[in-house]
Amino acid sequence: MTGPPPYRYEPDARAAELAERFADLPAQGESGVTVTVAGRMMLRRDMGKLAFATLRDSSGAVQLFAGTKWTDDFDRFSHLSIGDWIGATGEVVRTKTGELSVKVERWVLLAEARLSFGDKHKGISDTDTRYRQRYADLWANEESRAALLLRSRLVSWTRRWLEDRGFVEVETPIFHPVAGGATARPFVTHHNALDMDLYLRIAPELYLKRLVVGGFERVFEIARVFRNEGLSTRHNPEFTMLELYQAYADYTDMMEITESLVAEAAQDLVGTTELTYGGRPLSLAVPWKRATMTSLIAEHAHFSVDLDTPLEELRRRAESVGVEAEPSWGPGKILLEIYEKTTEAELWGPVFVTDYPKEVSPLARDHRSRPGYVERFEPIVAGRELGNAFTELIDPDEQRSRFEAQARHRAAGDVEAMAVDEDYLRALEYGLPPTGGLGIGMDRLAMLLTGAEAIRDVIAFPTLRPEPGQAAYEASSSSKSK
RNA sequence: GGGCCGCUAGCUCAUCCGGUAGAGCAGGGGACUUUUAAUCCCAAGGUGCAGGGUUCGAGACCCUGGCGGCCCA
Repeated sequence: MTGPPPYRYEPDARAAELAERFADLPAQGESGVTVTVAGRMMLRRDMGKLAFATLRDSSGAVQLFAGTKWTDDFDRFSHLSIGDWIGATGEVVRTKTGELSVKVERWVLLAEARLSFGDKHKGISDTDTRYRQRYADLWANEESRAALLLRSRLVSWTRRWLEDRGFVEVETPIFHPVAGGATARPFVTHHNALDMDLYLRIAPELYLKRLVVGGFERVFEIARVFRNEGLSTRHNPEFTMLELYQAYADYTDMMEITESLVAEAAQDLVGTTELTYGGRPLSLAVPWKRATMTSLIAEHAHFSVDLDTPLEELRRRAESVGVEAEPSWGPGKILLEIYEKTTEAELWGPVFVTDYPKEVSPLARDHRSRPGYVERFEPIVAGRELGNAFTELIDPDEQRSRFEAQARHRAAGDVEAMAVDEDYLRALEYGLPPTGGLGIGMDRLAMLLTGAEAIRDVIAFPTLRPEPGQAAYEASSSSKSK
């Protein structure tokens, strides 16, 4: 080092722009144009009195071409480490072998890479290291960069798409005094001044519907939600849900929104609705198949059950497919478990699984023609639920009795059951118009579009157990006070 | 929670039947005026996840624990 790095630097070109702008420059051509580029040096080929380096910035890569005759401080340039950030100024040329290059006249070290970015061509492949040291993974592995970039584009694309359709983006609380809107275990935290426990939201649903009561006829939130459950290829305890609500709409409108949003996102972001996922073709083209849960069970489990099936037979059927029905389960819960066990994972192409039992759907409105069922669907893609939607339950009395049924499950030990949310009931008393609501798992959608098989691949910093030696909260706060 | 697999140099991996640890890349030194994972030469680099056991001798075999992956619940 000949001194500290500069406080600011002003590159005037990026790698991808150069490639485009000088596409016609012939081999050994000199453009006469001087540019300044900056980025990380990813490879170096050292030839004695010449040196070539691959400089990568956020747009792509360009070669740097240095030589004793024209490059300042050549000896130090030819000893840069892989991973060092540098800025370089020089003429844009194309070498004898046809590589577009910046012929370095002046250059500056912007930051030193003291740690290695891994094997030059194999990168870092240890999954644990990749997730823990994402900053290194992103440089070492192209797919990591591509996946996070596509996720970013998906989120902003979704925002635009919804705004173009009259939806208003809102932000609702993350701290909930009552965790509701989904069946899941919440994380608990504590507010000292109020001396009360608060829950990190498991869904924004109940607040978004309050906003519909308040007159926001079309709202959405791209909401980070938190569920206190295990980690898996498909689950991260914090993840991102798109939820939207549309007044005067029902669940069939939500199906149309779902299929067109997903198909258009694929078309615009990947360039096609015909994807490959896990080695299997997957067509997201509209329209998507629609089928009731009970008809799908009949198709995949090879027996017919529904809510009229005698409870004893339902239990026998459940047992025959390996579901251990608990005594507290009613027919609706047993039906759902049979569906999840025998059918869900078998559904590949997109399909709207419709008409869920009321017992397991405390926020959805009674089906207009099938007693015991509600107007609800889950879009299933590649054997996984991509979302959840219903014609919203708007009747405050019915909602109260649904909540009370949930509270009974809770009292019986179901830690995922909902609690009674009195303020939400009060909001319904003011009148929620007929409304369709939809939730889509943005992480799962990003997985489909990127082909990622692990949710961690589309989350920049997935939840991990802390490394040994990384100070825990208490340890670090006590060491600060020393 | 259960089953299987893995943990060896900064990274990617070897080490066959138990005999005292190797290579490529990175990093260091050197050669080289058109390279593309440049090439070539030299030197350095290890608490073999941790602890216990078996053995004359353990990275390897056995047990316990930790961490990770995959599958299942």
